[in-house]
Amino acid sequence: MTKNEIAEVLDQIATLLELKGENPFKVRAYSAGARALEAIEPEDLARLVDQGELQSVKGIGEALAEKIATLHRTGQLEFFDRLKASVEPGLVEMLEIPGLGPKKIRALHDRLGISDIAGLTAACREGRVAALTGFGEKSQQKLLEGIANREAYAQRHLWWDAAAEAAPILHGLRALPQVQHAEAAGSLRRGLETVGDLDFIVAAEDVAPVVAWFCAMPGVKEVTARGETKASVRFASGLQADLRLVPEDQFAFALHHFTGSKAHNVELRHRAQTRGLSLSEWGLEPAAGEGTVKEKAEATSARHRRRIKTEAELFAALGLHPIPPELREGMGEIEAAERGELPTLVEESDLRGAFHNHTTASDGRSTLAEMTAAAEALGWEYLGIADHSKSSFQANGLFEERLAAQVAEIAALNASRRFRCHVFAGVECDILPDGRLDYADEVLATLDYVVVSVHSAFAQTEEEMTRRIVRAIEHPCATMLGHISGRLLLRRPGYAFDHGRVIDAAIANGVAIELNASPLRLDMDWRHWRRAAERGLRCVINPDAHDTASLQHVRAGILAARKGWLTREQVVNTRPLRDVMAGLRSRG
DNA sequence: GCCGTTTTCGGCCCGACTGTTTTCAGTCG
Repeated sequence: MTKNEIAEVLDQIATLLELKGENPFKVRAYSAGARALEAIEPEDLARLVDQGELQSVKGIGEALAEKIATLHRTGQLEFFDRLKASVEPGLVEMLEIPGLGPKKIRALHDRLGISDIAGLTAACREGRVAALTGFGEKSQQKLLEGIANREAYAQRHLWWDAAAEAAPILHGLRALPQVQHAEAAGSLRRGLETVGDLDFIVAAEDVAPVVAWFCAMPGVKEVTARGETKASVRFASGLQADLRLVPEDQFAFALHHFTGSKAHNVELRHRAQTRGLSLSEWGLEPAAGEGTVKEKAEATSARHRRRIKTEAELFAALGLHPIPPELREGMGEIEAAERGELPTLVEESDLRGAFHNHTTASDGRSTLAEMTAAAEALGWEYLGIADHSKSSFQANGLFEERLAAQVAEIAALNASRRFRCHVFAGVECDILPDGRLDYADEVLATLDYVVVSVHSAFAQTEEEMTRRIVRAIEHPCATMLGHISGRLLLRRPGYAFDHGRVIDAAIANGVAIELNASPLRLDMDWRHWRRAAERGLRCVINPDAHDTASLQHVRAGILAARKGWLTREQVVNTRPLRDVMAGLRSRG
């Protein structure tokens, strides 16, 4: 096992011990051990294990050293397996309900025999939870709300997760000899932040083998429909996937139709109608007129079908420039396509770096060198490190001395020329509840840039929160605003604040706003970007990476930026290193 | 379970908020 896989096991052990009511300091020791493990260089792990020197790492003692060594060598740990078997899985799931922690879950389990969410729901409905000491009417109500939200949210999936499930399916479909074309459609293709189900459009001559393959994919839990033109399956994750089979000459129409959005399709059909045409998932045909010359209509239809092989040709037949899937939300894209005013959208290959990334110095899971190597492997010219500031205790935020040490470490790394990728020294500085920043000005002045973010006091009024963020933006050291709303997709809405006033302040002060590309955030929301950028707001697409793998989250950020009509010019981190170096200091 | 110019036992990172209490426990970031 790799060090981060082992760290994951240690974290799971901590969660399970917590649920069992173990000594909280023992629990913390496992979590701390996981963090300590992540902070070492991967090549050092093998050496430390082989030479029996794991205990030289602070936070790893005799017991953890043995477990880590076992996991590293065998990938197995009997202690972990036994522990896992001894805790009902429903209890772990209950941790996802807001307001429920290990203590309360234990109380519910020990005193009411509740071992999963279904049992909890029943107990709440019967009023048994409110009767428990430590709980009350209000808690009971909140639990029911939390469960209901969870169920409502569970019907959708993060784009990132859906994309990960879709990729091998699409790959598999395309590899089938019967398949002429295959494409994923729906909100996944439009790059929406959450996805309801997966849609695959396939053109094939011989459909039976395709359907058979689709229904027999690994991970399929249930086949809910199986026919000649359509099949539906459900995976263990709850995600549903639909397969639609069409003849090759209908492929472009079906792909467009099932990509949507509904609003876009309605508008486009309307446009077709005004031109005497009828657009559907089957084709583009002359509108059914007064029963005149049916043959002529059919001939025209056949001609259209022959001619239209791609979506671009479909748009052209309606007098439009091609509209990228991300823009098809019925938000003015058809008018823009008519006038030839669609933007040239930013692309993943335009990115040359990113600024909001963490390391093991705070709550990241990869070291500075690992992160830099990963950025370089992505072809980036620069990587910004912005670990948490001191007020984020929970995230191991950096006090001034540790921040200074990190600045020095980054300077040394750059000077060593070990990587071509340049590292910028920044910080993700907490915006304190009154809008002050978490470090003194002279500390902030030692950095290349400062990301300012809200991590506390989410319950402030809209006015308080707006004033707080604006004050932070007006600070002369602020370079960019992190995850503007604090939302977590499918988990919790953002805090209340006035987007307009914050955007105005950012423009006025030359501060960029982040498009946090974490698939769980995608914040600021794409719906705000078009107008804000037109007014001069600059965007930074930041992965908020806590390990090397999540640097790739910029992919989700690029999609969100494209949905926000952003061009390369409007995104700061498409600029080359030289420009960025000059720009960071002068705010722009 | 880890750690030690508090050193082999007895501590172990903070502070706000909420809902439960009648002085605090649990959760969250």
